[in-house]
Amino acid sequence: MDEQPRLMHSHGVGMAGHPGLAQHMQDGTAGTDGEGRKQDIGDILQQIMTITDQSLDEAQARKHALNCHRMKPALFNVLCEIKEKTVLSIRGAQEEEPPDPQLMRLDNMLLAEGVAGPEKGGGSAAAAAAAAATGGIGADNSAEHSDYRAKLSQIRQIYHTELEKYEQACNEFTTHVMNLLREQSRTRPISPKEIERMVGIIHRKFSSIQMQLKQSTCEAVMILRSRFLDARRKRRNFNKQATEILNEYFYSHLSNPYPSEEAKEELAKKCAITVSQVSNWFGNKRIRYKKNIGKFQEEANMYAARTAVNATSVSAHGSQANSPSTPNSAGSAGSFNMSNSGDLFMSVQSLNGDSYQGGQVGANIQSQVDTLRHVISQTGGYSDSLAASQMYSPQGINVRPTNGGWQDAPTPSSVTSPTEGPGSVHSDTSN
DNA sequence: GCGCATGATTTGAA
DNA sequence: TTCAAATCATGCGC
Repeated sequence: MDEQPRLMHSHGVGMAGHPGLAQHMQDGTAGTDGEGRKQDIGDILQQIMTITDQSLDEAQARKHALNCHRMKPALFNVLCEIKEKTVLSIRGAQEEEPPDPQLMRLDNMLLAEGVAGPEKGGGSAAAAAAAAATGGIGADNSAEHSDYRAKLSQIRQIYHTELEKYEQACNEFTTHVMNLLREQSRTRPISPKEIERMVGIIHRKFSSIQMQLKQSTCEAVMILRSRFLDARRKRRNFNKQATEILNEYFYSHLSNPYPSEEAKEELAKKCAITVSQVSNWFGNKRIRYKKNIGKFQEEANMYAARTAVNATSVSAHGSQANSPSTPNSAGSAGSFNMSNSGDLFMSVQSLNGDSYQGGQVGANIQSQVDTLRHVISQTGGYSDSLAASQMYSPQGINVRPTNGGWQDAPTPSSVTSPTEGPGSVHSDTSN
């Protein structure tokens, strides 16, 4: 403690280095010698250094005495200048920190996911992107999209609420610290720049908390997204109507169950599924039918009978076997019913023992044979000999040589290729 | 829980 | 790109 006065000199913090102090001392100590001034400063410093050893009352009294000391303002200014210089030189380099790359990544991701940034359209773009990444977007996916959006919006809301809380807390804390420092700056040397630095430190601390918030938000989005994608991957059975529509098409085009793109689209629309789901369905159906025809025989007969009945009723109304209930097969339904009629008739009789129905179907089918022959001769799609000779053939003809595997399989109900009517959308012959 | 049905995915060929 | 074939994974009835 005895060195304090020497310290001031040795650091060159004398009156010459500090005009304020010099001025003050010149003004306030006119007529006193240098020794007296030194003694004053030494006393003050001594009191400051020992203030922590005193009781509260003593310290308060001492503090008051110090505050009222004639040398106090001068000493205060000197200490402020010293502190400012020291702290600036130490912290100067730290203040020009580059932006945290991790924080930037998090910000970018939150922006891309629609959590941060403008709310308009946020999330739907991400949902669409996620959907696009996994294939087509079907009608049944819209519910999942809205679900995804809802959950994303929830995350967004939580994120913004927490962010606001953090900002509010940060502001409150900053204000509090600033007030405290300003208050304390009356009794100890705290420069405005030091307060600024303190504010910066507080902001950095809160930024790190914000980064944690951003990180957990990102994680939540990633989990949601993975769940969303998993949910899309999840298998869900098609509804009964969709399956019936697909089966109807399949069995009415059994000789060549390869729907064209247009047919797939139409089927997809009718079944409220995606085109790729239609493709999947037909792929699975073909392979499974082929593998186990016996198992599917009954189903095949049922659908063929149904189609035949539909076509019959249509033909009874004077239509040219252009059933609207049969997907994508203007003309093909009628022709296919005809082509399958032999097997169909026998199967229905043998399986159900329903002679009335069977007979009815058989009779109707027979009537269609003539109608169809007429249609065939008019369209010229198939030769008479083909239509006549193979109409009841159990083996049928291979109309899809490029996919020869299909007709090679024992397809008891597939007899012939359906006749393409004008405006037909399926591509049996093109395949 | 088990077995079957079935939609989705992957792989390889054309 | 489309398809067949194999496989995976889930739904569903028992």
